[in-house]
Amino acid sequence: MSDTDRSSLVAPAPAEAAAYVRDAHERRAFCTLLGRCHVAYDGRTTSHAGPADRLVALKPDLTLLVHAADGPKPQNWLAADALDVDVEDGSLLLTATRESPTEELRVTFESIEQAAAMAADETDATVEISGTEADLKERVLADPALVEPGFRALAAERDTPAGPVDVFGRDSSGRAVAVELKATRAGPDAASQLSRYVDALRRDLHADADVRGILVAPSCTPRTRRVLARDGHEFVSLEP
Amino acid sequence: MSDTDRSSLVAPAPAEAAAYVRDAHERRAFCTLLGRCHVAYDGRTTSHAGPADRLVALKPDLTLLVHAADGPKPQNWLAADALDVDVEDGSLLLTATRESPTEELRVTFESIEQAAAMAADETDATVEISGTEADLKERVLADPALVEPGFRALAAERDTPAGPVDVFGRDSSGRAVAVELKATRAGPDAASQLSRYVDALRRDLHADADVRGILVAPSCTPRTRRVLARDGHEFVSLEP
DNA sequence: CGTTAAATGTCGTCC
DNA sequence: GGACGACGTTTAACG
Repeated sequence: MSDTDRSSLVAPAPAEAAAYVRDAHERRAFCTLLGRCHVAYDGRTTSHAGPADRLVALKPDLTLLVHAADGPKPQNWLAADALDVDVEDGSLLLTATRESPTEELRVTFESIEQAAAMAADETDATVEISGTEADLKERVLADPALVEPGFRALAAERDTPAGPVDVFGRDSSGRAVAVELKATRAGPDAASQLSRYVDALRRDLHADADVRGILVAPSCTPRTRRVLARDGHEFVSLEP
Repeated sequence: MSDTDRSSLVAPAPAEAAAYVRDAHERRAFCTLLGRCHVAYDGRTTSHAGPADRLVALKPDLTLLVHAADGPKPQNWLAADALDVDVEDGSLLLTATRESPTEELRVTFESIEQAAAMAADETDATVEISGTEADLKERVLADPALVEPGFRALAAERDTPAGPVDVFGRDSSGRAVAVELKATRAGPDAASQLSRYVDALRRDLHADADVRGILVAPSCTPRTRRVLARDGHEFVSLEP
């Protein structure tokens, strides 16, 4: 890596910044720009944001992110498959594009305070996560009595015409049970999902088969309770 | 702003970087760090990611973002309400914390290639977006015949015990109609939502009132079609 | 502060 | 490549 590569730029001229970003792009490096810019997006929706100080980040995979001062979400972003770096009317202009869906993100800088870049290594640093719905499923399969005494888990991801049921089993009296799992507080969608699965199982297992539905989650909202009650299903509180 | 404030750092020592980040934090500036680090999160779940080259960004509102080389989403993030900047065992350590919910994000740098910062102005640069569900609603209210000839829109966001119906109206023969809008391709949840509203309206308007349900979206998935058919509802294709 | 529904959601997985 | 459901979803609107 040359000395130039290792340097960042302070208050660069647009042409200098353009060369820097192009170089970063070619090296598949991270690149950050801090400065005043305005932003236009056109694709799934259309948006425009006026001039303000922002953080613009270009990632090795051509993801372009535009962050304003507030909030964890970027104001605009694009997982692009092409990037143009130009100087227009004396301003640095980044144009990121993507096909399928057709999208375009344009960032125009009025001024640039800082530019930095770093070539990324090839290390695959996957994130290990625990405490998810998959963990809750493992818990239930390992100890089905957590759902209710006498419950036997017979299958995970059991297929139905309405989609896979998280856990399928039978209660102590032999009745079929569909279990829908949520790792976080459950909303009405979870209850609707459970109803679809139970209906499908009733048809699948044979006419008027007796199928119970149980929603398992740390908690659920009141409206979810009402949907469950309306459809004759139950709720069991369980942490992942 | 002093000369030091305007400078970025190239390959700084941990203590130097720590002072730089603390200063940025105090000035409520954007700050970016490019370097090799590992990351640990504990809160809603627990996660850990081993050493790799990453982009770490600190925003004026104390949002901490950790980006790996791929993908538009940060690998880890935290909308923090406190940040500690320390040097431990010769490494820069950022510890962002939040209460309610209790969360912690720790970033430990093995090496730092670049650090940059920029104080943010106070400009409130809101993003103007069009092509959303709100736009689709305006379209339907302005020209209800887009839903079907003779349709009259009587209310937007009409309240029901199951929540507000996007558009409520009557068809050419006077039958009540609930319209559920989606700006993008609709999935099964949209059909379930519609069913809940129609059921609530039937009870609300009087026993066995005749209420039609129409899902309006650019398109919908096959399973969504089946849910609509099962519940006797309809689909109308319309762009926002 | 809790609940609810939208989102340029994004991401993995399976077909 | 589409469909489907999870996600540390985040965010805005409303009571």
